[in-house]
Amino acid sequence: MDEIDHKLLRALQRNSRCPIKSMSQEVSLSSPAVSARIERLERQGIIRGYTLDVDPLQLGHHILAYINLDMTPNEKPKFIPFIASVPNVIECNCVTGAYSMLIKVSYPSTQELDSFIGQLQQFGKTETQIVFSSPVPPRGIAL
Amino acid sequence: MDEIDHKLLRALQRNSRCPIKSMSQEVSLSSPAVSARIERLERQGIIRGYTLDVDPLQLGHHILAYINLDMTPNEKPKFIPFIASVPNVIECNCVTGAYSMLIKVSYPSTQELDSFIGQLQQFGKTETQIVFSSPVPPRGIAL
DNA sequence: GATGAAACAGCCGAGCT
DNA sequence: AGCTCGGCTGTTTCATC
Repeated sequence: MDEIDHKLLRALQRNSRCPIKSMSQEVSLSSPAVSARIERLERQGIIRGYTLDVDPLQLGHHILAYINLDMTPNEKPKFIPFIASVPNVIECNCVTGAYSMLIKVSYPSTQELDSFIGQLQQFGKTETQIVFSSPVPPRGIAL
Repeated sequence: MDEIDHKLLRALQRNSRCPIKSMSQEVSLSSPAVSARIERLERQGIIRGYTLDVDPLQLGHHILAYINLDMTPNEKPKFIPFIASVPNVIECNCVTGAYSMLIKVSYPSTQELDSFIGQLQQFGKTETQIVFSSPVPPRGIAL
């Protein structure tokens, strides 16, 4: 992990479809050298995957929300498979504080969101925060 | 936006470096046809970009946290440029509920996180939730 | 949207430092 | 050992139907 690897990660973070050749001239190396570095980063698990940034609104997902869930620890074995199976769940984190879980979801409308929260309440108390706007839209970690 | 577009989006969401040719045989279309569809999705803004999924831990970012911030509306003009300029901020959302902002950050250690929260407190009261684990790791929206 | 040709990028070898 | 340079294969793109 030297400065060149960092540059390659930054380039791929900006545009993961970026051709190897254009990266190679950015870092003043040959294409095979860059190719080998990227394969190494993939093997090491530093690069976990190449993904897509889509506009949820244009796909009919108008509601983005965070749901806090307070749950007793022995509910967890039932909860985890359930939450992982819901496609609208974007993230689910165990967190410190008054609530045990913080869940990020996206739904077409508040109606579907409400129905999901109804299902969640069998596991514990919930508190929902609906997103109005995102001054800093989701982005990658600092490299 | 027909079923074929959805398949292409799903393929790119799994692996955005996926070659056009392999997608074209998945949807039983020619390469130029797939290429044209993807260009259209980019122009329409449905595809916002191609990005990278990296492992924060392997890059030394051990602490992931959500910070709730309670702020009076007239602080906002000062707050937005500040928050956007902090590279460790992964997301910043205006939300409903007791707190006005929900901020996601990643830091090497709790020390740097604490220092950031110190800066935040000039804008209002904060409440921090540190992430222990992610039963559902961040993923794209359902397509 | 499909086909065929041309340009281009990515991959694998050999030779070099 | 790792990098660079070569040729070869496969992919993307453009013009045409």
